[in-house]
Amino acid sequence: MSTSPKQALLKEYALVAQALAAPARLMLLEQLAQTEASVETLARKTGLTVANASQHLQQLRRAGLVTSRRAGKAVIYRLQDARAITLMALLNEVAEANLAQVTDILDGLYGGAPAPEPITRADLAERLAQGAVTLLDIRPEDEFAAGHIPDARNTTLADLDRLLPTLDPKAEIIAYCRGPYCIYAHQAVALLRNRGFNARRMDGGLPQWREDGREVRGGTRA
Amino acid sequence: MSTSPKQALLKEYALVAQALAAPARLMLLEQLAQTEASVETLARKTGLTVANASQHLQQLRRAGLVTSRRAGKAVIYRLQDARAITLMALLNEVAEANLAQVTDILDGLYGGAPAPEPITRADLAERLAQGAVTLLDIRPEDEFAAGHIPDARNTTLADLDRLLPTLDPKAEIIAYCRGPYCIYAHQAVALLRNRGFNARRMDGGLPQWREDGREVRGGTRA
DNA sequence: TTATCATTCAAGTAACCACTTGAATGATTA
DNA sequence: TAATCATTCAAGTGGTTACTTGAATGATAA
Repeated sequence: MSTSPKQALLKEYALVAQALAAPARLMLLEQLAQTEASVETLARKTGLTVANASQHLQQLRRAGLVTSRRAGKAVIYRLQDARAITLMALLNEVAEANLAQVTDILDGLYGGAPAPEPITRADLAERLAQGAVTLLDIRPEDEFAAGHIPDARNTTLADLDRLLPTLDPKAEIIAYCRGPYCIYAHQAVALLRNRGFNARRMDGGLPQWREDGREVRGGTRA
Repeated sequence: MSTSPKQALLKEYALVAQALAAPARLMLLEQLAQTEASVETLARKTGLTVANASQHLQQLRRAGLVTSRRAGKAVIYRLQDARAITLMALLNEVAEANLAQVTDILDGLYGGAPAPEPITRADLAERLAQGAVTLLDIRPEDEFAAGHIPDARNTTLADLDRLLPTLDPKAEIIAYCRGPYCIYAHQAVALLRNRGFNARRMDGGLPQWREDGREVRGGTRA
């Protein structure tokens, strides 16, 4: 060991950052922020091969961000440190604030118009208490089942069209999804606005809502 | 462009994380968190070659974390996004909480004894208001001059021995330095405790103190 | 205008990383 | 005990990254 303690420490801190420095691992973390899951499930949801997902998950474990346990024949991974959610949200903030490419891509989701300002979670909570808002959870059914904001209606993007006739055209519609990296809510809002609805996105996603300490319904999160 | 918007976004977020994923860049950010500086100054302080430092700084700029301006013949780099400081502190927290190697290294600084708990910045501020504490700033003189906590005395590790006779043996001594990656304060506390003083470290460093919105004396930070 | 000098660029090398493929592991369950 | 099967390991490949060296840039200052 010829390295100084300072260098050794920096290398460890860099290791944590490195865990967040690959799109594949960010996808995995985003999934794990919804709910714990087996390697196979995670691989299917992220589109990675099982072996590749396994390797990335091990890297996340080495960085202290996730843990795993065995359940039957499967190995279940889950977030080990809630700060991972905060870190991801911060990365998103920095990127949105400073990288022109990011705003370009986001605007692109709205057909070139600037992305509308999201509603803060605090404001949404207040509106919900008043019953003055329609809330849509734009995630796959299983993630909704694993936990969602009370009073949210679940729909996927593909099914959203079918839902439109049942929506009150006067009420404001708020959409949310997996978190700051997820574009489902953006796409849903774009579609709804095209159809003349008054729609906005919630800032962050379910993991951030949970992280705030707000009420979550359904699912289990031991 | 054959990539989906989702993938493109993830790549951008990963770019920000990647900026934090190399020890050399963490050193540069730590320096920049003290005060803006020229490429040459940063290279000297971090021990990198000028060309190498320049390349790393450009990478940090691409990630939106720093900006630069020209001043005379020199190019001055500075933090662009204060969230960089938060990100670094979070990386440190995650690493300390989850990586055994990190606690090992930190304990090593105290000769194997577990590292003493630091005092929170809020507690320190209270103590300072009561005048019930001696505060040491363990950083090079120029960084002290660029900004420090009011009532702090500046000393380097090498000069600390000479300072000992002037310290009140009954007062509690608090040491701080550049931030969570800096080991000067650890080393100072270890030395002081060895000499029988009642010494602790402040949690975080000057950048975190400043980030709290607390008073900083000296220097200029436009 | 010209000389100076901090910074940046460009090219090269060694080390590292992501992903694939196919085999090995090892706990479960029949 | 033996068969099953999700996960992990190991080896290989292409692409990327960190760092070095030496030259080019371009704004300043004489």
